[in-house]
Amino acid sequence: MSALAVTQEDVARRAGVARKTVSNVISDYPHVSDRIRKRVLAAIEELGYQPNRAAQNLRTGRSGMIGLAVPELDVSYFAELTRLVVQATERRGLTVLIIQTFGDLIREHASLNGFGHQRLIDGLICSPIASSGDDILNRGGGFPVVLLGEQVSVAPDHAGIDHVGIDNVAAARTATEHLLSLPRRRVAFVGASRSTDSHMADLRLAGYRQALASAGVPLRPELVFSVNGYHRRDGAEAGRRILALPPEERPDGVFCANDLLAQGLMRALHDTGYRIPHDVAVVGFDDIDEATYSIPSLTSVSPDKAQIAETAVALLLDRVNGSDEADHDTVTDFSLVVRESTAGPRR
Amino acid sequence: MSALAVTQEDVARRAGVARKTVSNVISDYPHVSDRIRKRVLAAIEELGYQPNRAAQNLRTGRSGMIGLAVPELDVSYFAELTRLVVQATERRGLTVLIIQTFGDLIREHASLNGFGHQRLIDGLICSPIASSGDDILNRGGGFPVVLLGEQVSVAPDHAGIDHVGIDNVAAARTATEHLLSLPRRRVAFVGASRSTDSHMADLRLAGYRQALASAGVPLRPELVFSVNGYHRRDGAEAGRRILALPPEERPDGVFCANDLLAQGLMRALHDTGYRIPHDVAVVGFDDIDEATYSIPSLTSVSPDKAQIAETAVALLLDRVNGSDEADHDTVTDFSLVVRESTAGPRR
DNA sequence: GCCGGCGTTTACCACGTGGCAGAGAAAGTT
DNA sequence: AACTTTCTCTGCCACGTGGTAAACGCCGGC
Repeated sequence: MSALAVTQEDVARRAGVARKTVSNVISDYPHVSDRIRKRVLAAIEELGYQPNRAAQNLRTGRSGMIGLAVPELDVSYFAELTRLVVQATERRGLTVLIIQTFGDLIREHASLNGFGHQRLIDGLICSPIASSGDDILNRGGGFPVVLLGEQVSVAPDHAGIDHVGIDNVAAARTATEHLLSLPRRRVAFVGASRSTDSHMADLRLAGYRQALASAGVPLRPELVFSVNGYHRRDGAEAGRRILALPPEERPDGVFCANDLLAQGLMRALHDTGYRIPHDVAVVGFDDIDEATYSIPSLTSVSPDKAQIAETAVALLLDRVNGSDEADHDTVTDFSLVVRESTAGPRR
Repeated sequence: MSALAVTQEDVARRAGVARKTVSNVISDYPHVSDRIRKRVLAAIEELGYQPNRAAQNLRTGRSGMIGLAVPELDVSYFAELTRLVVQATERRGLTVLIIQTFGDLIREHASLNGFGHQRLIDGLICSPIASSGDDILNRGGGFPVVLLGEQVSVAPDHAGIDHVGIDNVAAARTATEHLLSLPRRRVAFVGASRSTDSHMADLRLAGYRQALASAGVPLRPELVFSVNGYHRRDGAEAGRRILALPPEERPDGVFCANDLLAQGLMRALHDTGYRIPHDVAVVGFDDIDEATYSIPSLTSVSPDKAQIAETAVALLLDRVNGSDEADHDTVTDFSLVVRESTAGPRR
């Protein structure tokens, strides 16, 4: 390790110049003669010099890293999004520090505060679950934040926060309307939040309600299923609750708040011999890779993840660089991808 | 941001002591009076002081971060493993920098070299794909490395590299033997490496061969399918190649090198009306969460991921702290989880 | 009452870098 | 030829921290 601790000082000695001249060459200071520049660059090459990021960070106050706080990486949607954010960030020469919050308020708070003001990151892209709008505004990090996903209701006069995401209400309405158009009449919603603080779930439930209302279908509270979480097991559990209903009260269509719930639900229904889509049509949300390959393949709302990632990174870096101080609330595109789980009429 | 740049200096002023005394309190220097310690801790609390990691890093040469280099986060196995590694590391008070290599040699090399000797990380847990043993040994980072997954053949006299993983050959043999015991006789292997440099694929193929040999079943080269990658789409493509065979030559059992291949394969076979396991029994590898919930659920080799993560972190930190200099090659446990995809005899 | 020893607190330095401005040389101007 | 301007290069400083060792004060012992 010591063998490779090449500093600007070493380079300077090798090139026969002052240490500061090496620094000047590196930072593209304009007034450096070509002769010296070449000599320094040659020495850098020969010694394999690489800047010490800790020193740069200490001197400049910038870490060259941005944080990405997501609930869980083993939820495919976040894994796919993370990949895209990392790629977008690396294209711009920065590093991403990935933080898993596990939906835990304390961890979210810690990341919003930049890990206790340790200035590990220059900015944060955050997919909040537990944090309220107030938590986010009262953050102490002092760095720019871009929120992903559901719109958190923040007062407009609080600067420093951008938002990127799709219109969850419209997307959920589209999904539900699709089920109604098959046609299905007993359309359930799986994924209301049992802990009552998931804004995402509220928005998707609102879209579901709007679609029912527009179609003149009465909302049946017994067809709105709450969940403890948004994993396959929670979907399976909801499926078992559906099966506990008297047969004539069971839904013939289900809109799930995300794809994992839908997968678990389909699995539970399948166990009892239910056929999808013949007995129950299912729509998911997120369009993870698995939705294409599952049996049956899953109709799903597909947010434009690449657009989300690209926009979030661009907005954040604009702020980090101070080139844009305005607050942005960017609504990204989505589409409904129709697959086997809603193909065909009720048998 | 400037509002929260609380330094030891600020704390010292507040507590009416020297800056160094604050440092001593923080680093638990024994000879500090209780009176002063309390005063300093109170000041730290009041001002919300948090150490500046850049400065610590610069001074100590330690970043407090370890790297975790995985091919892709949106491959569930790595996402699940990443989660466990992060949790094991955080329990020990360190931070994980997650690096996606995308199986790219250059990126792997960069991470092995600590991002150009920038000393961003104190150690690395690496799941290599493209790198050969030589690449790993010739790394310039100068920090400890723990390799995950397949055993890379490194000369034993090269210190500084630990290895953690299951016995891939034995695991593959177990999986194949299970298929043979159903009984199935035309057992295929899907996942030989087309690029010929995946050591993991070689090992799993070797286990497959051993099982066939032990059972006295001749190896049929036309039943060994190569893939370009290890995603669902590659499994689906292999499935289409299987279906291109004359019906009597098609396998009645398939061992896939990982679960994603198996999912893609099952999907492709399902498209043509094949029943799993009645027509073809399928075994995967990794036991990702999805294997439990897919239709049919997937029999899979289940490496003890928690054990892998825990062991890897423990070994790495032992080296980082200099408390253990010996080379370790830890073989972790695995089991075969039997599910629907191999339940029952050929119809 | 002076001294040695121990417990406690402090001063100084270095880690490697970028901002700032000065020093020296070359070129242009009067 | 002397002066100003421009271009190159350099030295000094600070970022916030931890290691080293010195300074300080208190106590007990002779």
